[in-house]
Amino acid sequence: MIQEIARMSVSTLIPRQNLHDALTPSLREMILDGDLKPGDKISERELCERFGVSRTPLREALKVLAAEGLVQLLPQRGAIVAEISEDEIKEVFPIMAALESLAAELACDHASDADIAHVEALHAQMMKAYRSGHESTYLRLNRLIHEAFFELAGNATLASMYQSLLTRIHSHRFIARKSEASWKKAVEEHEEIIEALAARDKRRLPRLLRKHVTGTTVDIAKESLARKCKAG
Amino acid sequence: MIQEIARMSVSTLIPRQNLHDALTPSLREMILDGDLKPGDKISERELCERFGVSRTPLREALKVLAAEGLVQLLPQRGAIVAEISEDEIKEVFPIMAALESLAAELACDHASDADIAHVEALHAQMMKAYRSGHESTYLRLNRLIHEAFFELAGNATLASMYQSLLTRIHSHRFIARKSEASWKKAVEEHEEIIEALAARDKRRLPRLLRKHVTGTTVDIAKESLARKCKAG
DNA sequence: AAAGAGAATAATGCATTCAAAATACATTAT
DNA sequence: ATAATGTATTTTGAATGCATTATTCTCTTT
Repeated sequence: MIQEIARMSVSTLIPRQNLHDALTPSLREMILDGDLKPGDKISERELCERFGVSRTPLREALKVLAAEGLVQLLPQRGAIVAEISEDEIKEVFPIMAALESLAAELACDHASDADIAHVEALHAQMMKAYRSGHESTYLRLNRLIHEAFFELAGNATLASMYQSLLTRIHSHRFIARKSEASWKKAVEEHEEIIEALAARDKRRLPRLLRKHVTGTTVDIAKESLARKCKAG
Repeated sequence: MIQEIARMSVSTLIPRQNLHDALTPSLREMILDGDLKPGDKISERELCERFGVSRTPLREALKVLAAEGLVQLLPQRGAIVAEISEDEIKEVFPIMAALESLAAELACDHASDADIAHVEALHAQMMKAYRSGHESTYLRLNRLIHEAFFELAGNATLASMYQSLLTRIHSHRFIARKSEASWKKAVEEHEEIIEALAARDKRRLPRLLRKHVTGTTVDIAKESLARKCKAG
């Protein structure tokens, strides 16, 4: 009876969540925030104490994160935070470019005028941040704009695949410090992109986005390499 | 000590597998083979008895399959085989087209002459199957050719993403019966595709593949719709 | 002192157990 | 007879316990 009533309106549903479902996002955030670093051994005991749960739900959460590629399960040896190699990163970049390009194309058809105006507003804010040199604000808005294309595309599967890739390479994108030159280039490309979006130019926009994403990611790979050489 | 040695070479690693890791593929196959149909409730008890394991590893396997999108976990109510809606299918198709298009482009750079010859051989076999009307053989070779592009691309991440999408829509592709006209069209497109691959035409090949995949998938969506109307 | 063997300790994998919730069933009241 | 309530059974979620495997520590030997 109560269930019947509850079924009638979503708002009356008591939000019930399993322990492992609650655990998974918490653990994911710990990794994404850097509390746990790539290669770190994940001690079941320690985390159990920290979260105040038994090993069963924790292990289930670890299984889920392993499926996402965020942790690695070594048989009989426990779990470690997954390390992503340079090679894997290099594999991911062209895929992200292809997905964003597709998102842009779909967005041309699917986005409302209001949607486009919203992205233009974000872009304006981003330009302001660029001109005044607020890098962290710039990066945040830049990320929002890229994510906006996926929302505008109206394809939840596509958006979630992008998000999943972004998670996998979390430590390597939107964080890398750009050189002045590459930053300027990226900004100029953004100008063109917004223009093409406003015109709903289905031929030009995907091309621009693909080139843009490929360009920025290549820059990142270069700088990552440079850091490595300097360190070594 | 033994572990130290094992760490030195992958080949010396004793292939030890956890129960849940062994369970996951078995369960996946049960779903893919249709032993368990979309919407079916998955009885933990029944499966435990069938595999002769306790609930713990089984539930871990279910968690993994849920992350893959193959089963759905309903809180406090157990698991069911995930049902994929028409809408979700429609979302997946353009993504597959984009991924295959990218794979084709990468393949132009990465594939050796021998690789290309191998695909050509598969294509020749497929054409033979087409001309003699062996549909199941045709479909199998068709699938192999599509998968080959991903292998030739030399991008493991891309290949696994494609595989994962393929798994999700398993019941809706490479199975759908084609009409004579759409089959003929698909075959003609394949001819062009193999030609462009042989020429390593990086501009033409991706375009052809994208059009081909989009075309066949649209056909499938149409036929699926037709079936539904007929049934309803 | 360094290397290796062996024991002690800890951690993992799985089964079992316990508690809570859902479903099925029977009983009662209208 | 039907609907509603209360009870029993089943099922799920999580904790605990046990056996096996890995790791660490110590002690011996060279």
